[in-house]
Amino acid sequence: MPKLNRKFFENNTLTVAKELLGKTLVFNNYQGIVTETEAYIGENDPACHAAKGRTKRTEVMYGKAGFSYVYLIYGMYYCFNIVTEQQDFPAAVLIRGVKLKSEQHLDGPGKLCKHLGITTEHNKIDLTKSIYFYIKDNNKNQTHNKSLNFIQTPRIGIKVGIEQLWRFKLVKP
DNA sequence: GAATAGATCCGC
DNA sequence: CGGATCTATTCA
Repeated sequence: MPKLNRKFFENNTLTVAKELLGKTLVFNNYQGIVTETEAYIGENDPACHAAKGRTKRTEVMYGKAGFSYVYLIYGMYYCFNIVTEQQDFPAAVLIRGVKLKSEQHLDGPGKLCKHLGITTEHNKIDLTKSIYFYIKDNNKNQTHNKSLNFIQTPRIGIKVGIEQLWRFKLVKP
């Protein structure tokens, strides 16, 4: 069950978002299967935080792939993303849903972060180096998503860029 | 400085 | 459908 490396995240963001489905997120003592993701890609994506260019907040997305991007939304919820693509290209995958070992399903980015305890303290962490915060391959799903069923829909909670089907969600076979 | 919109969630 | 609650960004 190898930890996902930089190369995995340096890929095309849509590919990474799809392939993250079924992978295992490790955060401290928690382990959970990723069930839902969304892609935010580049300055031409109006829903991406980097659409307005490089700022203090978005500079993580311009950095190396495999780093965490955590921010506070609506004054009360954190959202956890993983930076993708090459250096200087701003893109990330939002983790929207995780199923824990306890069969508990954390459905929604805010809920997920609240339950696991992810905050801006965990912003800009290298997930390929951290020993407590990373993604690993599942034994069962070594060969991509061949056996995994997922649907594509518009992204949730945004007013622009809704024409793109950049949300990926696992469904029961 | 002040105003406002925002990748959410919960309860009514 | 509105309120909670705070910050990054925009506007004056």
